[in-house]
Amino acid sequence: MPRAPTTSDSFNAVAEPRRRDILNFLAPAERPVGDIVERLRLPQPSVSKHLRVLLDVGLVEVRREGRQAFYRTNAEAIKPVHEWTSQFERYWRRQLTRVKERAERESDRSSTTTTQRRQS
Amino acid sequence: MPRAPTTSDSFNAVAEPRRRDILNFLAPAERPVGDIVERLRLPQPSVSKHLRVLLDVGLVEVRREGRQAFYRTNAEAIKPVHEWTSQFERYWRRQLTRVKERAERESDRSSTTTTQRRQS
DNA sequence: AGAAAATATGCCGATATGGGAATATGTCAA
DNA sequence: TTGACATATTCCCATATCGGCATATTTTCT
Repeated sequence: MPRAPTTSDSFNAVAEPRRRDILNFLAPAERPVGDIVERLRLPQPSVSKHLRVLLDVGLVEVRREGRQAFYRTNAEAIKPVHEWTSQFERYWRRQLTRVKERAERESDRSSTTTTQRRQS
Repeated sequence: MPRAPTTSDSFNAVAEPRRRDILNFLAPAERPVGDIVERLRLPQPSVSKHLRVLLDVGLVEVRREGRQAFYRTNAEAIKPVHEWTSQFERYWRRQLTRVKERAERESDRSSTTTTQRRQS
């Protein structure tokens, strides 16, 4: 079996850096496709394809008006990813304090050693 | 060009659900491969392959002891994903309050209507 | 009607994937 | 040394990917 389709969930859709760029750009306000093309300097078909993927997983929504399509990011769809990563917050916090403590212990020890050296 | 390799960054590595399961399992404490196999009910080669990917992107670390390999998740490597998603927190918060406000306005209106109906 | 503008879709090729099964590698113990 | 145990690697296959390019679709304007 190949890798899961990019349209299977937010995790897969968001793995592509260009798609993250698009979501960032569309977060503050809706934009027509042309604006994305101009801003990200990507070929228009490429942008349309990425938007299709994002649309399929619900990461963006469209509002069509005349010949333009205004896309906006649906932040809600990013929540699952955020929540999954949040589980690990406590762990990297703990790891950081451990590292910090160790560093402090070591600097204590080395200053003690230095002191001892100075003393001897 | 095909999709970026799963080993290119945490975003890609974490797109695979089994790998997320492994990271969850290994977060509280290090475990030998056999424990993962038993817990997740996956074929051993499959687990080893997933661990290889996770190792390549720094999402896990190993400690070898005899014929066993103890893996633990390196929560730090999940931080980039967490931070990227955090940017959107304000947006889904805003969207939620908007939805809430609209719901309140609508329930106000309907209760008023009801009241009016009762009155008339 | 016909052309231009904005966006979407189709086809191609190169490539990496994850699963399955078999096998390799490394380590301990009798 | 030989065998059992724990883990890693290899090979094969079916499939979805992204990029590039060409083209289709829809809408608006003259």
